[in-house]
Amino acid sequence: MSPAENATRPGGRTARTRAAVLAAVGEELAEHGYDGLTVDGVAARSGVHRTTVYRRWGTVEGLLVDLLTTGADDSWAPADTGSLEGDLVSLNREVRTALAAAASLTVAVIAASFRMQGAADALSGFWRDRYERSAIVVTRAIERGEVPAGTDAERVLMLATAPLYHQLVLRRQPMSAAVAKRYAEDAAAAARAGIVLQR
Amino acid sequence: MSPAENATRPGGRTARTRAAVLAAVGEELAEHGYDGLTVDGVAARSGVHRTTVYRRWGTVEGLLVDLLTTGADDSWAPADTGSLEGDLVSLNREVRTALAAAASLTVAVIAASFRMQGAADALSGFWRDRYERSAIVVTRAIERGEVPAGTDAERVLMLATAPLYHQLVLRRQPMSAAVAKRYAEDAAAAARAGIVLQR
DNA sequence: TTGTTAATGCGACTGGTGTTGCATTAAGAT
DNA sequence: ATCTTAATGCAACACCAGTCGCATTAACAA
Repeated sequence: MSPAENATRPGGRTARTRAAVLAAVGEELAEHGYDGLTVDGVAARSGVHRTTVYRRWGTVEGLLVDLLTTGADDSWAPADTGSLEGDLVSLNREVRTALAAAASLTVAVIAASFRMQGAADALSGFWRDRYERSAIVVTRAIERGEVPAGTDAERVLMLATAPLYHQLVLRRQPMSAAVAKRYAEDAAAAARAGIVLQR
Repeated sequence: MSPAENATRPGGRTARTRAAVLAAVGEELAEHGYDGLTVDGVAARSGVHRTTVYRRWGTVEGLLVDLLTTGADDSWAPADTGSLEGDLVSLNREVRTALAAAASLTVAVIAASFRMQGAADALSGFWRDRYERSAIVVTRAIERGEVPAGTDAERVLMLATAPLYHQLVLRRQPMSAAVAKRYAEDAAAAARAGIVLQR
């Protein structure tokens, strides 16, 4: 980022309060979970005044959105293991780790997205970016001749990852790493069998 | 149900109140969506006093849970079309219809489940029941020799339906009936190819 | 019909979230 | 060093959601 950013006065104090507040959000989230996350709690822990938090972030959801966009890793890319199956297994391992954590930031933002449009948009953008970047694992598999040309990347990724979201986030049931891996293997096998073709 | 139910005094007034309130919930939900659903709004529309609603249902989530469990169809069973693919396509059509509706009760309960344990439990139970009943479509396919013995019913159902939940509920992106159908076809094809075996 | 009491109606109250006007502090320019 | 003003601190306030005690209504039993 450029040192000027785009804020009107991004100097030391503003940056400090912002850092203190966002850090407090992470700590409160880990300690009390999403349900126990309140603006007052964050303000008290950060040492910043209630009013300041309300003025700059508005709501709990605003805090989460800021944390999500700030924490987004611009350099993220799916692992390149040399095979589609390996890549998908690696991807599912990452997704499972993010979702199965006791106080998952991802799950917290998902919960927030049902209440606040801003959180929904941030999450939607996050996923769009991730799935676009992930499409390369299918492209590489096509180039290697591992799967047929015309294999639908989006559908392959969906078959691999969607069960994790459904079971861990919506159904709230545990899923072992082995089962998560198996969904990745299923998606890879289906792609290799020429089942997941575009039309 | 037996006429006695299990309430202490289930007579005319109680039943009327309950019916009026639950009807109001449905109407408010259709009119204002989940975000605009408030206890006061429901009470005003139903003509029942605020306090009564609070006493009997506690919160908005309690109202939704009651509506969900009341509306649950005990006789539900997956369609028997004669083929695994047909059965899964039919299933996905049902799921998509339930999720894509403008003011979907299912989506409302999902949203509520992130706030209230009772809603989460009700939803969890609802899904467990549905997936257990749905497993028969794989059993039938095995009996017909359409798919190998040892095909994992749960995984087949997950591959077919999870993408719908992920895209429609979490990513909040539209999904055409054609795409929903394709995921059902993918799952059926993968099962036929012997990819989705238990281990 | 009469009596009992669960269920409901009613109003006042509490607690917590979010807002507003003004004073104070400190970042950045000169 | 001094000035300007954005950012923050502070206290008082408004506003809902949710609760509580008590009065009233009506379901069920006798």
